[in-house]
Amino acid sequence: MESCKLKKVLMEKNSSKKPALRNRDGEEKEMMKKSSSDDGQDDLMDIKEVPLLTMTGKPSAETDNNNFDSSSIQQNQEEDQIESTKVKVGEVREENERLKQLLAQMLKDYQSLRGRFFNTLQQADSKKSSTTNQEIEEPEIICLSLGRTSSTEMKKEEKKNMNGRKEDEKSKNEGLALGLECKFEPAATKNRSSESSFEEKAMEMLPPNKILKTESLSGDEAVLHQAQLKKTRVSVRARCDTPTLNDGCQWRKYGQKIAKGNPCPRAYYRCTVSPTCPVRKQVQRCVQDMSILVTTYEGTHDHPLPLSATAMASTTSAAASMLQSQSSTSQPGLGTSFSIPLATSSASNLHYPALNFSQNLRPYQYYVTNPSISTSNSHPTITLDLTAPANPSYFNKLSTATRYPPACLNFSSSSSSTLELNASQRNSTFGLMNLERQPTSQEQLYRPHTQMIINQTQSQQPLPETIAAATKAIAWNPNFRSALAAAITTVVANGGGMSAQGDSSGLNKKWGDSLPLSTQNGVVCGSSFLSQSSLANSPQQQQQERSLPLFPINSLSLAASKSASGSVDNGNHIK
DNA sequence: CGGTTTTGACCCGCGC
DNA sequence: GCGCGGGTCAAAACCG
Repeated sequence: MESCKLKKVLMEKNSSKKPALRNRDGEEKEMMKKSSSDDGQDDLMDIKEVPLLTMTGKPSAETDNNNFDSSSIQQNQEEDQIESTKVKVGEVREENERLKQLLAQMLKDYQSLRGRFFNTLQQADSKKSSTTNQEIEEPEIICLSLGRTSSTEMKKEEKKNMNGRKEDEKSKNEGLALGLECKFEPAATKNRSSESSFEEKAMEMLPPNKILKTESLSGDEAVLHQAQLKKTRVSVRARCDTPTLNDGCQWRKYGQKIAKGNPCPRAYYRCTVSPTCPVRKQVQRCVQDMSILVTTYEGTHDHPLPLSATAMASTTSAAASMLQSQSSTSQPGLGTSFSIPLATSSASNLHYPALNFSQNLRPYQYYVTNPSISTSNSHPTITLDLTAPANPSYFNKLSTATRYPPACLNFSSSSSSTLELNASQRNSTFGLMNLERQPTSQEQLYRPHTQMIINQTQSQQPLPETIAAATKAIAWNPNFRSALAAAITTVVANGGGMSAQGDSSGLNKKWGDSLPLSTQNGVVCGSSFLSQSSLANSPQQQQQERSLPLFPINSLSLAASKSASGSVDNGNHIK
């Protein structure tokens, strides 16, 4: 904080000029340590004491030992210092006011977005309750839901099932009482693994009391839902030189396999933020282009996500929600697929820009390019492609790369119904989720907390036509809009959450300990608002990126080092 | 020494 | 029933 710096300057002045005040300076430093994690207001309060000390703490002995002239000169100098200090304090005060205004604006925006989102949920709820048909065909309904009945219930389930991880995960599956309103296919009734849908993430971070409850579902329905949810996957294609994408989460590799049709090994990771987290991810190089890394997420985190991880979570959540909503309109048993070109990206050599929080705080953009969705197999998968611009030539490439026919935008079952976008929509940027607005200088400083932080390119600016096209496209697809609202809500909650916990030490706690997240009104918030404190304490954690950054300015650039956040094989297998 | 990675073995679903 | 392939397990190796 700037105020902290100012405080240091003031204290240095005091300590050098007035030895008698050193003890008090020590107290001030202690106070500064304590308040380092507090918000700027507290800092400002501390600063207010500084000039008082300067004025009142002047030792009289100094003037007694000097003649009148030197004493008056020194007095003038000190008065000048006092004046300058007052000016600085005034500036800090003004800055504080600006921050307060910014805070208020962010709160207002957050409340507004949250209100909209919950209205959407309530509408979905009312529509669902108004129909006894299990197959909800209303595409407006975005059925985001929790994967657990509650955290306490989950813990009870876990306690009841301590006989190994399998048992544990099974119990959690059984605890799934909330599901997405979609029916993928009859095969979904299989009681298989424990993964639930990734699109539940958005709801994870919502206030529990606001969560749309689906208790009306019968037990069979719940089982059916969870069986469906666990199969939903979100695949992210991005050019990445590093073994894995740094998505802000902690992953542990548990397996590697050579998949058929791809000489590159597929690495299997599981989330280690929480020991019981069922989330898996698969990482594999694209066979056509080794520079492209395909990361597939599956499951729902059963723990609060660090701010840095919510970006990816929100991205995949929104995308998966779109998949879910589209799947809900399709007939069970019929494979569905559609592909949507999203934001135009000129990125040529991305290093997973989606999570590259640039240090210079450029406008953060949320680009999701060229997603394709396929539910033709047992794992409904949406692919978010961050590797190429949404142009016709790209579609040809994607078509061969994904084996899904993305060349036409259709929400089609494999047998019949087809809904296509027109050419202009197809070639336009569809899902640009650009939360950018022209920032003030202060907003630039704190933008990571206020905006979705997916940056496609380091310097890319959204084209006006891109924004317009995205707006049109979002308007066209209310499902995606709703899903996006969830993502935005999440991000705003994270960024706008007024929690000033700022306990960076929590970052370094092992999983199972409390994460550096705070909850306010049930909303999981990224803590340390306005905090830029360093994050990792131990060198090992720094090196392995175990610390989950509260404030991702210096923490989310892609690490080329072998890290717990995901190294595949360091080139031994990945060429 | 504790946590992570590696890697062969194993399990399970699916198609034939 | 059998084989294939995807996914997971778990012991050993590795690393800080």
